[in-house]
Amino acid sequence: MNIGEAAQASGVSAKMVRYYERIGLIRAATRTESGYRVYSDEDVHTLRFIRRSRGLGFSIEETAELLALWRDRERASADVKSFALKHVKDLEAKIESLQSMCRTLRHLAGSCHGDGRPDCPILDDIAAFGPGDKKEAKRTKAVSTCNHSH
Amino acid sequence: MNIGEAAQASGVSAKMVRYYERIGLIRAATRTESGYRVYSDEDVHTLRFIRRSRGLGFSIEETAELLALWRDRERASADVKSFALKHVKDLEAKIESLQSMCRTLRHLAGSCHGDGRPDCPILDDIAAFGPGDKKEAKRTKAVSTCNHSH
DNA sequence: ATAAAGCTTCCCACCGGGGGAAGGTCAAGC
DNA sequence: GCTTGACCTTCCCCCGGTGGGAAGCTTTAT
Repeated sequence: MNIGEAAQASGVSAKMVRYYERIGLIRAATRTESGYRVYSDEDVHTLRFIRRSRGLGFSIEETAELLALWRDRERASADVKSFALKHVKDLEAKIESLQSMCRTLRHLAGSCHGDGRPDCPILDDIAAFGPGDKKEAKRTKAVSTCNHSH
Repeated sequence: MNIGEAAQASGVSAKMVRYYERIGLIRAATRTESGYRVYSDEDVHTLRFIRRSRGLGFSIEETAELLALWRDRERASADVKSFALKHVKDLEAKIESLQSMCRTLRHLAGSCHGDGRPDCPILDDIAAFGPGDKKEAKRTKAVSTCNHSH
């Protein structure tokens, strides 16, 4: 099977298959005499594994670890489980971060008239000195330093 | 004010300030005779605006649009509001995508013993034939359907 | 005067890819 | 046979954002 077929069968683009080979995520494919890469069903299976892993949000490096676990018939399922749960925690952290942005924006949008007038609490807030700005003190200092002779 | 001070005052690294100038997000700073960039309080304010916008998940391009809206005293607040709400929708889509991954992984982890035995439904699922396989594409739809149906 | 800190530009790296050029190979149709 | 088009190869550049660092100049402090 050529790379195009393997790509279609696995759902991974040919470009990415070459990339995965180049970075060592998959082993170098055997070649025909003319240099074409040749793939087996097992290779396709691996590519599909990678695609699924990526689809679950695992990084390439994490995917490599998952692949190693997958190939290791001696691994303890506890290892896999803890690996998965660690990733769940990472995902939850990202989700919470995005939700925080979302909450803020929804709140701001809620307090914006949304009419033809230019008055806008959204921009006012973004432009405001936030209370979470640790640099506030230093800023004020820098400002006064800058305003006067420096 | 030099770039280092402006960076500290705005919370944007000096590196990023130069980058923002280079890509045209901020206008080129005036220079001293020796070539040092010089920033005013207004510049710092702009940098802080950018930092806040980025912190709310707006891309640099979106941030440029927000900056334009901010500077346009004639804009309608409705424009800002719809812009913000569009971004909220983008964020929600990302959140939903991550939550889908999370649900799947939690479900898989829940069905994994997590003991010393190698048997692991997590890896089994990732290795399963899913969508992307064209030949034998009628296997465990049950598992992924379970993820989907929540 | 000298050393340190800060500034400048320039290049490289990261992740996960996409686009495309230049050139070789294969299979089908005439 | 020969042409054509699809496919393959390597190679390089691009993206978003950010960090690191080298080489060299300027400013400041001692």
